[in-house]
Formats: sequence, C-alpha cells, structure tokens
Amino acid sequence: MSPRRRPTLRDIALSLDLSVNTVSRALADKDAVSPETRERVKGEAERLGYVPNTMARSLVLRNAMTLGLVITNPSNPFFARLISAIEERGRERGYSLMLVVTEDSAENERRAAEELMRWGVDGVLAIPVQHGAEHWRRLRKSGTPVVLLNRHLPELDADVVGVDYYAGARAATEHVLDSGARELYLVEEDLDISPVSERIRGFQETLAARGIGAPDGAVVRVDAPEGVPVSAPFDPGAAYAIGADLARRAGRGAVVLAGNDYHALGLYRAFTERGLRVGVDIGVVGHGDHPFSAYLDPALTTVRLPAPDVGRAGVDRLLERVRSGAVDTEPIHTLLAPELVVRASAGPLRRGER
Amino acid sequence: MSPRRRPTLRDIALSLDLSVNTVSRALADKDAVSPETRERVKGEAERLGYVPNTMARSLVLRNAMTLGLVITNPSNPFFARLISAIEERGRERGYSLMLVVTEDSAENERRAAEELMRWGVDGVLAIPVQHGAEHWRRLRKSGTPVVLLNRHLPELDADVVGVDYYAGARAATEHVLDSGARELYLVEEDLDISPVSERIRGFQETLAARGIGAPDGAVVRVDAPEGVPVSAPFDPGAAYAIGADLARRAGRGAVVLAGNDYHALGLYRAFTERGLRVGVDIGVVGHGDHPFSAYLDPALTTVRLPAPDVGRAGVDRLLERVRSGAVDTEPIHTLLAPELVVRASAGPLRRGER
DNA sequence: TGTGTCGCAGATCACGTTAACGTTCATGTC
DNA sequence: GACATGAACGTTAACGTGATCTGCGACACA
Repeated sequence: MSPRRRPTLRDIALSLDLSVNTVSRALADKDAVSPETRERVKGEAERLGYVPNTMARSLVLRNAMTLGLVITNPSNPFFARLISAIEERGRERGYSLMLVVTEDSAENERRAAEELMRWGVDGVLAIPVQHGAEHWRRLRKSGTPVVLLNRHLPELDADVVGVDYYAGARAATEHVLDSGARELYLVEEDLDISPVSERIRGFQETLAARGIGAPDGAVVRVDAPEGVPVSAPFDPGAAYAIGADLARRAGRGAVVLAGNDYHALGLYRAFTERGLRVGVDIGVVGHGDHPFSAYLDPALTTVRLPAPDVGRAGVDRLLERVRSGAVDTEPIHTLLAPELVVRASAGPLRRGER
Repeated sequence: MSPRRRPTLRDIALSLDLSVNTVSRALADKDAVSPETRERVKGEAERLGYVPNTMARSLVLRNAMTLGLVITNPSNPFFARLISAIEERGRERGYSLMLVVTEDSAENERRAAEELMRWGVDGVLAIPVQHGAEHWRRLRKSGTPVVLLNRHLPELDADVVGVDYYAGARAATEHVLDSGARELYLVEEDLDISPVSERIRGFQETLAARGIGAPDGAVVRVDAPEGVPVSAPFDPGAAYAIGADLARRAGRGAVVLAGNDYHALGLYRAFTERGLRVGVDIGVVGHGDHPFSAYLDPALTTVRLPAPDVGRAGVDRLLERVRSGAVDTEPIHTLLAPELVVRASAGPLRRGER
C-alpha cells in the first residue's frame, strides 16, 4: 500500500461539492451549517480518514498549542516524575510537549531555546543550567513566557516554581540535632545552582541558630559528573569516593546529610565497608526520597520532594502567563514545601566516644 | 516591553526593499543571490532578531522534522535513559522530539497516536501498551512509520528495537545454576508484555535444558501498580509484599531472579527482615542494572540493559524508514544483547540443609 | 549585431487551515 | 409588493515559508 497523501479539508469539500470553509465550520461544530450538511461532512471525514493538520491550524491561529520542556537529565528520579506530571497537566489543558535534554550543557540549552523559539511554542518550562540567561531573555522578548523549574537563576527575573530546599535542609538538620547529634556534615554536588546553595544555607543557619559550631570542612563538595557519556544516570560513585575521607574524619554519632539520595547511597557503602553501621555508628540523611530509599538497609531518612505538585504548578503558572500575555510583569516565585520522612538511617545513634 | 510580533521574512524584505523570496534564499544559503545582498539580508535578520518559523516551513516542505516518542513511564530508569538517548540522537539528526506519556493506559496511547498524527510527525517511537494496535496501523497507513521500542506487539507487524530479554534471563539463570543453586524462582510483573514473557521463557528453557525441575509456582507474578497516581515511580513495594511468602517457601541456597532491580530491592528487605542474609542464605538476581544496584549491600548481581544503544538504534531505524518512505515493507527486529553483571547477591550461597 | 549564457532578482503558486466578509435565497412583516 | 431578517453557504485573504518559473541586464563569443 502506498503511503498516500493525507486527506485534507479540500478533499472532503471536493467530494461533497462544498466549500472548504463550510467543511471547516462543520467539523469545528460552529454554526452557519445546516444539521444535514454537518452530518454529511462528518461522515465523509470519517470515511476518508481525515485528520486535521495541527501545524496549518497553528500557523493561522498563531498559537502552537505546545509547551517546551528543557530538562537537564531525565535520569534524575525527581526530574523523571516532573516530566510525567508536566506532560499530563499540559495534555489535560490541550497542550503537547516538546522535550529537549541539555545534560547540563549551557551550549545545549542555548540551542534548545533557539529551537523552541523556531517552533513558536506558547511557553517554556526549563530546569536551567547555571550560567547564561540571554537566550531566555530573547525568548521572552519574542513573547514566549518562560517559567524556571526547581532552580532559581539570579540573572533572570522569571517566574520560578520549585521546592523550598532551604526549609528541607532546615528540617533535616533540626531533626538530626533534636536526635542529639552534634557533629554534622553536608555533602553536596559541586554545582553552582540554587538548590545546592539553599540547602547549604539551611544547614548552616540552623546550626548557627542553635549555637552549634560546624566542624572544619563541614560542607563537602562532590564532583559533579563531568564528561560523562550522555544519558548517564545519577551515580552514587562520587559520594562513595569521598565517603572514605568522611569516615575517617567523623566521630561516632556524627551525621552526614546528603544533597540527594544517590549520594546517601554512596555513603552507605563507603561507611559499611569501613565497619561503620549506618544508623548506629554514623547517621545518614538523604534528600529526594527516591523510590529505592525506603527499602535500603537501614531505611533512609530523607526529604520528600513534591514532584507532581511542582510539575502541575509550573504548568499552571506558565499557562496563566500564556493566557494573560503578560510576559514581563513582576515574576512570581512559588516554593513548595518538602516533607521530612523519618526512617532509620539517622539514628538513634551511639554517642561518640573516640 | 510589549510582546511584539516576531519578525518574518517579509519584515526583512520590506526593510531592505527586496522580495520575500530573495530573503529566503539568502538566509538558506542558496545561490541566485549576490554576496552583497546575502550579507545585507543576514545583517538585517540579525538586527531584527529574525527567527525562522518552523511550522510554516514544515507546512510547505511537508515534513515536520519531528519525531514522536510515546512512553509509558519516565520513572522507569531504563526508560529515562532511553528518553535521553533518543532525544540526543534525534537532535543530532535535526529532529525535535514530541513526548507523550501513557502511564500504560491503552486509551491514552490511542489518543497519543491521534495527536501525533495531527502534528504530522515524521515518525513515531513507541513503548506500546499490550493491547490494541489499530491506532498504530492508522498512523502507518497515513505514511508515518512506527518503530516499537523494548516491547514486541504480536498484533502489529512493525519494526522492533529492543533488548534480548530471553538471552538476559538465560544468562542470569545459567550463572545461578553454574554457582550450584538448584532451587530457582522468578519474580515478574503481572503484565502481558514481551519482556516479561521472554524472560520467563529464558528462565524455563534454561532450567529444562539442564534437566532441572522448577519448584511449583517457580514463576511468581507481582501485581502491576494499578490505579496509582500519575507519575508514580517504580516501586519495590509489590515485590516486598510477596517476598514474605517466598522467604517461607524457599530453602537455603535458593535463588530468586527478579524482573527488575526494584523488585530485587523489595526482596532484599523482605528477606533481611526475616533473618535471611542475601547472597549467603538466599540469592537474588536483578534485571536492569539500575544506578543504585551496584551500591546495595550486597551489591546486586543483575543484567545490564544497553539503553543508549536501544535508543540510538531505534532512532536510526525510524529515520531509515522515514528516508526510504517504505512504511510497509518487511519489519525488522533488532534485539540488542544485555550483559550479565556478576556482583555479590547471587552467592556463593550456603547450600541448603532444611 | 545577433545570440547564447549566466548571475541575480521578482512573480506566482502552493502547503492546509481559519476568519472576515459577501452572496444567495427562503421566510416573514407591514 | 417592498423590504428586512437570518440561515446557509461561498469567496477571499491571511498565516510564513519554499519551489518553480520568468524576467532582465551584463557579458562573451561568433
């Protein structure tokens, strides 16, 4: 069977001896069409297997009914859930989703913005890389609203929908302090992004507020995976690597907070291999509540992130911008509250005698 | 600043007193344009911030330069990596990606096919749900090639690019038998899809080939998450739930093969809670080599899936169909080889006295 | 000088759709 | 019978491109 041309309104019109316009109106259920004609048109459309051409429609209506999603890495479980939530919410609202993956490369992101601009998407949701916002500005100047997801961008005054990582870090830190621990460490990815800096701030301010001094080098940076093959998933390896050092420095009863659960997992192994029992000799708290975390041994105390809420709120905010056409009014920041999930990995610990 | 209309070819033409056509040719680097004119045009385009309109171009060129990806659940780590690889490969080839998430719902999938048809995408990659292929057939009949990913669909004669799960299950089973175990179980999701049936076949045929009888109910089905909230990630819970029963039935030295690493993780906990030491008293083998698996305690012996290769091969096959226009010729099945990763969870086990 | 050729540009049309505006014709009203 | 009304449809233009054809001047060559 030859892949023949798709039938168009014109084909229906020709076959019924009507004008293209009448056919269009009939199918769109607009008035100025008699019931009989409407039926005939719909029947013929069905018979011919007519499918409307969205691009042609978008061209004349000047709206693409499409949202762009620029994401760094779908293998981050939080981002994966974000994708699902965004796609679903958009679909409910009648929007298709164009996805671009940047792998945290500024150059890729620049090209992504350019491409979405060419498509004339109605709006863009982006988990931005840290540097460069000129492309986002250009996008907005052309009338396309941009909503930042999960990460704040100092150089760009745009709406942000994300998680209150500061609160998450505070809650985790306070919980650990309340359990009696006094020697705390924070392991974070070496990325200059707001979630990391906010968690660090939450950690440090909580300690300061309690008048507790952090040990030297309490905040440990883990190399961000660099030059990794594309689509490489998150990896506990980097945190594992620094776990050895941490195991040496930390006294009994110390607790290590990790910027994400994968890091926590790397620490588990590093500590276990050195004979430290997680949750007994040394505490670990994660961040993210990844699907595996509840099933680790010991079950990981961590901070649950409201991924579906962030996704939905992001879409809603974006569509509100699309609707109002107000691209450049005062940006709104929406930070959704995470929730501390207390399990077993943070204690009760044996207090330090060493 | 008002979100003013995007400049078009016409604006450049007007401003330079040229025809739209000449401007188009100049920007497209075609001949029949003098070098000076070309420079003037490009300069003006730059100055006005001109961005070509992909939809208009696609309309006249009758190709969308877009691929559709229909996926069940991005939270499956294997699928997440697939998304990355597909997006990247497509982008390298100049194609954008339209993503639709089905959450394994046949109705969603039907609508996804319809929507992609309306967009007139050049080709579709799909991880199909088990039932109903009429919408894929319609898509192909309209000239849009469809390549199935990871799952085979008996009712549809389409290209398939996936993983040789049969071989994966064979390799895992043989490894376990070679280690001396004789009591084997297989835990699989209760989904009627080819990866599951192929793994079951590989498991059973390997046992049969070695003349080893499988215990009653050796193949255990785990409830597929149903009615779960959208964007729910994979969950070890279901496997954990049946782990209790398995722990009772299985003798010392038995080994449980799991259909994916999340199931393996659920089993870890179920066994551990009952005092069984994984890798010592009872073996566990996973499938998927999820990023957390190497760091479990004990490290999970599992089957590594070549996600990036599947993604790239899928795009390549699809684009070959697009190029040749041969939508209905003999379908090609490409099964990529997985790789057994031997770690600690499958033994050496204590042999069964019980 | 005529003729062919080449470089460069404009004119025209097409892609498939929707919107604004016209036209036709039956019906109703006074 | 003159005129307004309104339903049902057609005509035309437009969205922003790209392809094809045509036109025109300059130049080389016989």
